[in-house]
Amino acid sequence: MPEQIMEIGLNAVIVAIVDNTPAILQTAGENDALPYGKFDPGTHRTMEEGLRELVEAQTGIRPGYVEQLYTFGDRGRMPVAGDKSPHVVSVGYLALSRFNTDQNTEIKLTNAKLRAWYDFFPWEDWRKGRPALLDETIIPHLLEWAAHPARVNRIIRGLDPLSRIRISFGLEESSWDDELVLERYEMMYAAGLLAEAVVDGRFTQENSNIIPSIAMVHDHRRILATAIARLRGKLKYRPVIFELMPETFTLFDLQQTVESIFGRAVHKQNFRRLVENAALVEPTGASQRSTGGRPAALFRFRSRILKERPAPGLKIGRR
Amino acid sequence: MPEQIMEIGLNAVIVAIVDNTPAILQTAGENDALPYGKFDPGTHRTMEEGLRELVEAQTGIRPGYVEQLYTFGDRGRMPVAGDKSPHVVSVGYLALSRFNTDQNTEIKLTNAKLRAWYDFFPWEDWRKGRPALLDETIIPHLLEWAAHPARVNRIIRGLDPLSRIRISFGLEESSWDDELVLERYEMMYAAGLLAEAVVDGRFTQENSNIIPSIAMVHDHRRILATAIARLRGKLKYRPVIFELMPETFTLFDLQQTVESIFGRAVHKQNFRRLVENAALVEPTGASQRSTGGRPAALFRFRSRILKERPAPGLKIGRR
DNA sequence: TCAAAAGTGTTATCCTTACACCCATGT
DNA sequence: ACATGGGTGTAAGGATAACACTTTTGA
Repeated sequence: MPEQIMEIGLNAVIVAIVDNTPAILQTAGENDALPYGKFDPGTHRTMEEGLRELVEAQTGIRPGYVEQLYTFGDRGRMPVAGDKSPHVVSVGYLALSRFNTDQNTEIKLTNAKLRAWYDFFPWEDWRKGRPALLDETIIPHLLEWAAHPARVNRIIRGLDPLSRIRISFGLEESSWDDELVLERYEMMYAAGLLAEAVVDGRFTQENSNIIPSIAMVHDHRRILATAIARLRGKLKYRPVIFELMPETFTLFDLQQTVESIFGRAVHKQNFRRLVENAALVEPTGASQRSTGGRPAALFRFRSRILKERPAPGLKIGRR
Repeated sequence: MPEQIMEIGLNAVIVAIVDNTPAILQTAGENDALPYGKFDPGTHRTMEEGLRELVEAQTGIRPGYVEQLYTFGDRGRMPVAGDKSPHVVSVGYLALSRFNTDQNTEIKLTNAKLRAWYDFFPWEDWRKGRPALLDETIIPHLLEWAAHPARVNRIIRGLDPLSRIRISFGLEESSWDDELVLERYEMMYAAGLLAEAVVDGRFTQENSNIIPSIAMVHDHRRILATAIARLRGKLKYRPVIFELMPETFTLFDLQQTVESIFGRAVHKQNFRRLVENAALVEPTGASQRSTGGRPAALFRFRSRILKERPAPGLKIGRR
């Protein structure tokens, strides 16, 4: 049997903060897709280099921080056309871009568009309280699905579906863990609550209960879920948040950016203290006359912290 | 220009505890290498499936826990023969294997050998105190290297070499961070303290100062460093330690396994308490008449914890 | 009897969490 | 005046870290 042709793809989740909500850059066009390109070791010395170039070519954006996420290689992740199509193993990357500059820089989006990431994951945004979607549709459907063992056939290793649902959606003791984005996505996919499950042929229009949210091509929404989870985790021990901030900012700006990523409110007074005595920021001396309120002191990232401590993160508490 | 042929490789870091020290499985033979195989999407539905089969075929071991680490794709990571050799992008995996069974099962190592992981990283084992190697050779050589800016040419993004050394080797305020295994490896590689740097042609025998330790082929030791770092990090929020333990064990056994992975001693009394009131284990009722000492109660992993909490880890303290 | 490991109890300290309250500005 | 966000103080609670001490076995 002849071997299949292999191809290494690169996928980029490029995050920027727009209007106090995280957004991703997408290639312009009909369907929602992540910027994608082939990795050619002839042109690029490293995959990260290839990724950076691809992002700039496709979106006009030069990302600052770039990090490899995961490599997606399952057969059938791109179920197209004839069998002769090459098998694509895709390496997902997370890239952070400073977008919310004060300088009113018109972003030249060569060939890209922006989309708020909670359009794809409305159940992940708890900033205005627990999303009604959860109790109205998602959780009932999940429980109904888990109650029919016949449908639950794909889960081999690990926990039973009901326990998974309980853990990932925080059913008891109200413990919603903001890092379990991927687990929640996968449960919903398995239960046929996402349009991708219909496209993939795992469900039909009839026996699925699609939750309103934007789907993406192939497994791109899965890659996005991985990116959100990784970013939420990373912020707790690395100061990558500043890759998304302008040069100077108020503590409230910073708080709102953090809240937008975690998708939940944090305690104002304690947040300020935690940030300040973590020595992550320093005052610039200037202050900003804000919209309705006392002027706020402006701060900048104290980048020297990187030379001082190995894991300076944002210890954010609840509420 | 014709495109290069691509190939997806799978590399496995298979960890088992042997004689209270973590060891990895290697393919038998002259040089030290990780089990390696090609990923063929025709045969295997997922990469993890391919990895599991490859591990079993090459070592006779069926790993329990398997996790993807990182994908290594830099050009020149396998600098061999003519230019027509295919470019290999390699996906590294971490696999944990229950090896230290009481049942005296003779492990049939089909085609593999075992090697303690601190043979490759002697400076990472602090169980008997701070390794003399560090102050005698490693740190002096690193500082000497960093003092010559002419040699320091490859680091583009990020911190200056001296700060990197200070952070990753915990020079001031005695803060050795046990998770920075990869950072330390990379600093030593960059400074020409590892045999790999000579093989790769970055240094000659003369201007290098090789630190005694076992080298591996290609970038395999780098993959191993990634695995150690990941495992040390993971243990803090996931109970994967039990994938390395026999069915029942004493708390001291558990402590020694934890210590062997972190490469440092932990505080005995507090460790017991932390483990017990994290509800990670339950007594079996039986006890073990130990070697010279009071018999210890035997425990087993309370696997129900997985159904109860999202991130049950080992909160181990210092010392 | 002594060494070695098991196991318990207690306290000081730090960090998180929560609550209360005052300050400065625009409308 | 009052709404809005900026900013400070402090006390309760919980978790960690450190220390002291008793118990049970084998040699």
